[in-house]
Amino acid sequence: MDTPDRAAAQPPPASRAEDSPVFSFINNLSPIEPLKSAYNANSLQGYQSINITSISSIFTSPHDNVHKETRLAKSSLGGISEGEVSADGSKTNKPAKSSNAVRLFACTSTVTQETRTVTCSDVADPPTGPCDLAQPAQFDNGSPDHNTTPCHGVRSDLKQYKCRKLDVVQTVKNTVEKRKCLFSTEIQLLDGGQPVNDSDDVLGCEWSDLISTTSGELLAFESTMDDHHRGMHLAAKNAESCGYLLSKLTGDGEIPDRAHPSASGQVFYQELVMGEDQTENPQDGQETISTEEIQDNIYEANGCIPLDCKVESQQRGIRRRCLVFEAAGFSNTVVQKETVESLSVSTCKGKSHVQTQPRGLRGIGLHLNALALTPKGKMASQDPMASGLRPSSASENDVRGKFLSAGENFPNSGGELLEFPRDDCSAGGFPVNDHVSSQSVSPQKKRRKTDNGDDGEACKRCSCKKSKCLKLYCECFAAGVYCSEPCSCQGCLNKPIHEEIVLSTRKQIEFRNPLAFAPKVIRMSDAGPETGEDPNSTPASARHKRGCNCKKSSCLKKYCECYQGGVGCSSNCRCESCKNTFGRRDADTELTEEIKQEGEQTENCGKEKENDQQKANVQNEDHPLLDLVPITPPFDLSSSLLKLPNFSSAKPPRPSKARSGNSRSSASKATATLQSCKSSKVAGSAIDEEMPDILKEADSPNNCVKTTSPNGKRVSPPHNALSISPNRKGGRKLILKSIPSFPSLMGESNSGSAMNDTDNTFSASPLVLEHPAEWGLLEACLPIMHPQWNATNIYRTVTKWQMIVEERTCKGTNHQYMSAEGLQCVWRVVGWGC
DNA sequence: GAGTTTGAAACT
DNA sequence: CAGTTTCAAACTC
Repeated sequence: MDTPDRAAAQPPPASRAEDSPVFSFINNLSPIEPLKSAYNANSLQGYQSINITSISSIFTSPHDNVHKETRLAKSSLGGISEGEVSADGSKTNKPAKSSNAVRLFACTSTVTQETRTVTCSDVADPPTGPCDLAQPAQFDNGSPDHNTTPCHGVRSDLKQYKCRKLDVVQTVKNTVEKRKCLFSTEIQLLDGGQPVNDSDDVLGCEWSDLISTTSGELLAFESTMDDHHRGMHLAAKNAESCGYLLSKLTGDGEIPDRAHPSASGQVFYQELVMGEDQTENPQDGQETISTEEIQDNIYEANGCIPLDCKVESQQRGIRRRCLVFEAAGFSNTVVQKETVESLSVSTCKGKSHVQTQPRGLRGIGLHLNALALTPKGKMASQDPMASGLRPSSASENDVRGKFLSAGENFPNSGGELLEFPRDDCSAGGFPVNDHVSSQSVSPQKKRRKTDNGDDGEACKRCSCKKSKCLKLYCECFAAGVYCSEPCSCQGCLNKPIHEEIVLSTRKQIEFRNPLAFAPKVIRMSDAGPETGEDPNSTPASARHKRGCNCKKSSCLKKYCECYQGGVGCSSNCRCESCKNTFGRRDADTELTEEIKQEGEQTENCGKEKENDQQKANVQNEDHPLLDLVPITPPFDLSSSLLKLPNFSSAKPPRPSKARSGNSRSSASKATATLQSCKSSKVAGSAIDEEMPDILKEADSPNNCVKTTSPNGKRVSPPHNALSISPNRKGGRKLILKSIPSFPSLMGESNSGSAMNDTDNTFSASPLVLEHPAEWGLLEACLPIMHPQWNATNIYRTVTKWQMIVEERTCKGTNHQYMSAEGLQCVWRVVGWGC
């Protein structure tokens, strides 16, 4: 069962969490480092090279997915459910570690924060363990504190963070502890041992142990699967199973409110699965029906359904629709199952494990390019993270408002919360509609609904006629979802039946433009006060990543992507007569120019004036996403341990428009250094394109890239494996470090070959996160080790996971991002502090 | 609901 | 890579 790849059998560990490799890693983690990858930009083959998370595995045929899911369900989920069902609470029947592993996994990613105050000590009895029980219940209630974190624990309340690091830190600690608790609980379960933990013990729990155990379990679990699919399974488990498993784990008996026997849910689930197997087509009536039912239930039960439930259901819907999910092995079945059960439960009782699920999902935060976000109500305000404001629309207030409010506390919400607003439905997360409500409605009507905001849940679907829904013109395709009934498209190939075509096309598009499927707008957090932005305007950190090119709409209509996304225009925009109510570009122009000039002049990145920095900061915040370029190439586990050379960033290269060609050279190198030179806004805007150059630059640390004027129309694919950090801040050097492979977590020395850096203060050994769930740990640890850092968003693109880390500095908020393809993660500094 | 406008995406 | 065309959403009537 053990995976050779990973040292499942790692040494356990240190007695204290702080001693664990994770902590060590994090502690040493420097804001960045790229990995080099063997990724060959030129060919799609590069993708193919991905091991664990190889695309192939990710994008499996529907059949495969179904099969996998089925297997998963049977093996792990099914086992769990059975155990629960049969045992009324006694989990003694619980099978296999696999199931446990799954749970661990889920737990790992699912941990919530404040809401769970339960102590592990209570967990003596796994079956009835208080911890388990506690979670669901707490989640449900949506207590004010209900800051649940998404599964991954992604993130935390930015505001808190912003306002009070200490608080945040504590929160995080709590989270960590909770996680520990979960881990320990799980471990015990696995071992069959008595739960040892008490709250105190929890603290004493070693991360290493937890991690290793978890890993081991996971591995074991995985072993049952094809290696090829492990990664995705894990992901699937994490995301989809998280809630479900967790709930199961908690046990039916545990939650009195659960009128719905898990058994029924299970049955239902199984039925669904069966159906899925048969139909395979997500759009099939079965699914639709179930979805509808769910929705109906939700609405009907509306009164008694906790806020969270709604939100969750929405999210689930979103997930379901996401191709990535499906590709990733999240089959509709799974989702549906989850959804169904959750919903059913929720319907009956407001409280339930249901809530747990969503969190997990949230944490994973698949990103859909939501296109639907309407400015109404000023989306900017919608950014929970940033402003905490709610959408103005009434309908949305109902759902979204809650969602958002809840989201504020969700750490990871970053990703999803941020993105959800954009999509009314598909991306947005008001999934339900997808298959349901919209059926009878014409696309236009649907669209109208969305627009009106009356129907927050309205689904907006495409009406493509010539593109076959295989181009970015197609909103569905762009959002990473299959077209469905609500769509009025013609000749549509964006359907599960044509999965291969779809995936292939997506690959091509992504190859051409790595950010094609990335969120168009990211709202990191509000930087307002610090940056001095108008509080009413879009946070600088939330801007359209590429910028619009509006001429006649004055950026006041949805034609404008910025406006549509509820964000202000930035220097990246080339719009004319910008009147974007969320923030005008004109205001930035001057600053931008200055910065640009400075950036050009600056060769010495290390030196900076405060002014420059401030400017840079502003700029950085403006385009956080620009930095989100998938850089990391897929790695093999075996190859995952790259030795990272030191980076020093003597000179920060300025990003220039990238041309894809050169980047390859760097691919061979394991590490790269980035430096940041002052970047002009232009540079920032061009980041996407610049990436290749940057990557190129990466090879030569000392080179500063000169930024060219941004055209910014198209983004060149990163041919390099390396990620680069654009320099947004003048002066400071940016160093990219590859994150070490997980083995280090297992007890290997973190010596991190990589980091000998002179410049760096870091010397973290590479940390490889094999699964997003592990990111939860990272997320949890980050704030503790680096209180100034916050993981704000985790989402998955077609080919990789990305996590955005926010760093608070006295001067503002900087954003870093980590991307991972499979095993490798890269930190990248996207912003600078003072 | 049909037709127009718009700007991103795609193409050359 | 700049310019042009295509496309579908957004918008208007």
